[in-house]
Amino acid sequence: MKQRITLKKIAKEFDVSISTVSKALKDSPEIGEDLKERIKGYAAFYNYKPNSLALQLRNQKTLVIGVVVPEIVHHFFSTVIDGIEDFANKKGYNVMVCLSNESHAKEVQNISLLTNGSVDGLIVSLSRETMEMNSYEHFNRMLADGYPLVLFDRIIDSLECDKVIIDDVGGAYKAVDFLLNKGAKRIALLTTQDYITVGQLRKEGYERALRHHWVDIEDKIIFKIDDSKDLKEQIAKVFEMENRPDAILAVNEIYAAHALSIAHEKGINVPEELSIIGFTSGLISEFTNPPLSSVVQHGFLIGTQAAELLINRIETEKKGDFQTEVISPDLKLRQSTKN
Amino acid sequence: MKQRITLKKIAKEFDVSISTVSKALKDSPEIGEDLKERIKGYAAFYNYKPNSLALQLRNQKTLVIGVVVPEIVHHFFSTVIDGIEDFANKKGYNVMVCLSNESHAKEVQNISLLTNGSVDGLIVSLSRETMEMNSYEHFNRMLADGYPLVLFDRIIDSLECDKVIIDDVGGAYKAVDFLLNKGAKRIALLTTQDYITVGQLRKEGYERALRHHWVDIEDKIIFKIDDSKDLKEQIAKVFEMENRPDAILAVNEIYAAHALSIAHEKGINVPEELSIIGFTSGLISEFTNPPLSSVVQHGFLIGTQAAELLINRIETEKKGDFQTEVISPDLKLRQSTKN
DNA sequence: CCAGAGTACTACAACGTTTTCGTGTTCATA
DNA sequence: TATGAACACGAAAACGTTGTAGTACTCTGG
Repeated sequence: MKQRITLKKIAKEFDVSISTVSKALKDSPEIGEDLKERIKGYAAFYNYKPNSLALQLRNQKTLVIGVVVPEIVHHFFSTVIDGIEDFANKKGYNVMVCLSNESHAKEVQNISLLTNGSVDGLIVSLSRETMEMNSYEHFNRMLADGYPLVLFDRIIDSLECDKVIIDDVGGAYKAVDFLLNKGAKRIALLTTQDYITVGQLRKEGYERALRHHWVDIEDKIIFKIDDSKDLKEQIAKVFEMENRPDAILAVNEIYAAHALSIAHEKGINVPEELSIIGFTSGLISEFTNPPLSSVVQHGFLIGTQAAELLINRIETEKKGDFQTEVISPDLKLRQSTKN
Repeated sequence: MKQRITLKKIAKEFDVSISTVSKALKDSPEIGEDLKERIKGYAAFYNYKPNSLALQLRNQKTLVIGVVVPEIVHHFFSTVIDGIEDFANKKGYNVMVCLSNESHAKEVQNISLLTNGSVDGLIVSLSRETMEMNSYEHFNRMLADGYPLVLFDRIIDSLECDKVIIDDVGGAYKAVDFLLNKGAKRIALLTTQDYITVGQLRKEGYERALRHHWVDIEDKIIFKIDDSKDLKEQIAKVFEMENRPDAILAVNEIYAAHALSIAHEKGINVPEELSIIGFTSGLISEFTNPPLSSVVQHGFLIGTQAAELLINRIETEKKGDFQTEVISPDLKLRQSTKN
């Protein structure tokens, strides 16, 4: 790296002190008009910019917020990041993105790295492994260090920090309620393994809606998909049972799309013989045939809310009195349901 | 922010000098064994971590690489970022992501912000507006400042820096060549406006393949889609012409998916009556019905290559002799073509 | 003619770290 | 009893910036 121009160099050039240059560039009245103009001209010519690191060190703030997410090649997470970036930028902050790749070790490392002074606060969605292991020491450490933290989507209740979550229970409830109202009798649920909270919550909403309609909850039509195994094979089981369900709620878009594609292969008509609703996180639902009705999650909003909560904490330095923002998902009806 | 623990505070605690503490923590032989142990214990207890900013300032390097992309909610770009992050992390670097949102002003601002000392180098894909305006002063400035730059995908040839591009010409050629070999007679092209280089290059490959097969190039079946207007309406024109094309090459997944969905609405059989190939950037192609054959772009690889080129520049401080890595896309055959 | 006020600048500390170059002991050796 | 290692630690500069607290001047008014 070619040495960038600094106050010191400008000072030497004009044979004045560093403070003089600093003040001249800030248009301080303490400095003579002509000297000021000459210094400014010189600085502009050499494209002088105050070194950000020096400022960060001096001001004890970086105007950077760290984001740690399980993955980025994922419509939901990238949408959230988009929202974070948008709000942060408007407030003069930059965003540093780190990926845990669903690994606990990587998450710990990322958080440790970011809380070494390079960010003012963190926005995190937990990795799968972390939730599986139930191991949150790294968060306690950063909180003890005084770093503000905002958790979103995949959160852990016991942590004392602001949170932004989707009303997953409500979203699933809405979907199931809708299906039942449209005449569905037997609704299968494609959900995740137990340790994924969002899966649990959506299951909760599913069950709540069933109870509300006095429909029995049947464990055998609740499928807990294991993401590490073959998805299609597991989902196909829904279609192989006697007394096949007439509707499916899938806790994500991929499961829903697979279900749709299997239905298609088996010549089952959607939505006439089978209704499908997924939780949307991407573009897939729009382009399947028929397009999938789904519960939309407002990722961008989640991002802006998380950023707002974090930046508030950073700027007010307020401790305690933590909030949990709940974003309500909406039902987007397309053609995989009888509307 | 609660004041974090620093060398100075530890020094005061043990009534020794700052240097002593620093050396003790680095296990220097200069320091007595027992003092070393006591200092280390104290530091560990208080979760001491060297302040990154101070180190960055002292060492004149940040171990951060800046990434500026037009958008992040986009499978291709997020995949590239994933690749960048992966490689960078292995080399001990962190990644700062900024979005231009296709705006020239935002791109200029981002680059100016990042080149104030907070990163060691930049990886950029140009915003649409920048390409439209042909305005690259901001890059000249950062290059003059000595910042290494790697451009990917949406590049500009005249800039003196490393580049990573997809062989778009080759990809389009492969696709068209394949279609022609499978018996297609009249292949429409759904491409972008002229100022998008990738659109131009893919068109070039399209035309080259046609010429190679002695097929006439017809301007009226080359559709330059305007992303700011209604896509479906524009794409529907392909189906409204007399002597409808029997194959379509779309320069991205969305155009292809729209074409497929319109074909479906019109009762046109894919692939029997119409073959479609898109350039893939996402998951859509997998879940359409039928799944779309497409030219896959290896975004992850592009990311790792870009990161590798950049980190090499950073660490060797070599100027000049710039490389352009060309990544060859592959044809992924699914069911929208006669295979 | 001198106090006081302005003018135009400089010195220095501070942010947190590393590293080079001391410096003052102690201890063994000639 | 000097000499000089060996040991254990400290002082200070450097990275680049800002802001406070000076410090020389000059000018003005009584």
